[in-house]
Amino acid sequence: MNIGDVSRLSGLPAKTIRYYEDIGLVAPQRSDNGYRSFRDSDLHKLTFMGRARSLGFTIEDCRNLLALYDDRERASSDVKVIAREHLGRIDQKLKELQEMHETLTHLVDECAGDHRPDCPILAGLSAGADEELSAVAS
Amino acid sequence: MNIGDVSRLSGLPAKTIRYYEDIGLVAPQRSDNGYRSFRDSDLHKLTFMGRARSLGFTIEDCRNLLALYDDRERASSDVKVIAREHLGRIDQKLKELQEMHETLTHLVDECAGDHRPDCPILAGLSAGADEELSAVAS
DNA sequence: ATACGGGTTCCCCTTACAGGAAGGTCAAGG
DNA sequence: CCTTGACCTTCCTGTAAGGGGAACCCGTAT
Repeated sequence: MNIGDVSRLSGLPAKTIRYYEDIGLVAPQRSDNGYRSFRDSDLHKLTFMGRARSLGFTIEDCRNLLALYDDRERASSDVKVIAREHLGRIDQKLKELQEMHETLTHLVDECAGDHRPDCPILAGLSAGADEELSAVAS
Repeated sequence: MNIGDVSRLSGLPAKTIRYYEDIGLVAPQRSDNGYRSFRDSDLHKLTFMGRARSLGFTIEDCRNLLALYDDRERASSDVKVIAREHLGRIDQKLKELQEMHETLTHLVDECAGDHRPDCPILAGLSAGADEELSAVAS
């Protein structure tokens, strides 16, 4: 298979696939004309990468997962550790986003959004600066 | 105020403040010794930046918000538009993260996490590759 | 002969800073 | 007077994960 084929089958852009070769995640053969020649196992890895990346695993996570994937002797607990760590990061990010969402929703709801210049959003964003200054001055 | 003072008061690292000057978000004076000399209005802007960034606004969003902040004539609707666009992006990101969370939770729950090599997580991540290959072959 | 649809390498661009080197400044202490 | 240490300065490099595009081969169909 040429890069276009694996690109279509894996759903990854060709650029991404070349990049993954660059950083040593896949090592396709080369044809006589210099084209990359991918085997089924390469396609497997790339598809795996696509899924793991879409779940938000970093490249380094993926590298570790791929190594475990290749290792028929590894314990499933090794994989579970990586996955749970990642789940923890997702939880954290979710919490942050939910807070942002809440705060911003409040601000937006309070803003009239008309032609007048009064805007609780800007007021909310700038709140605190004066207090901090006077606290230092006192 | 020197950079260390505004850093402490705004909560932003000095590096970040210098960066914000680089890209034209603040324009502090200079003392005779070459040190940056910040006025209260600079501190206000930087504090504003800190809050807006912590809510996930991009630098470009912040640049626009700062311009609106400085413009006593702007309509609050201008601000509301930016905020609502950002809220939409947050919603989107939340949805994605929740999906990731769900999928990964399923996979982790199904994994025994013991010494045996069978791992539903890896199986789940690699699912699909074979089907796609055979679909092409047929 | 040429057009076109692959493929290749190479280099710069992105976001929003962080880290660190090399060196100037300022106030306090010996 | 010298040093020490905390600040400050600029400049350069690096990050994650590729994207965009130039300049150039390859193979086939017209």
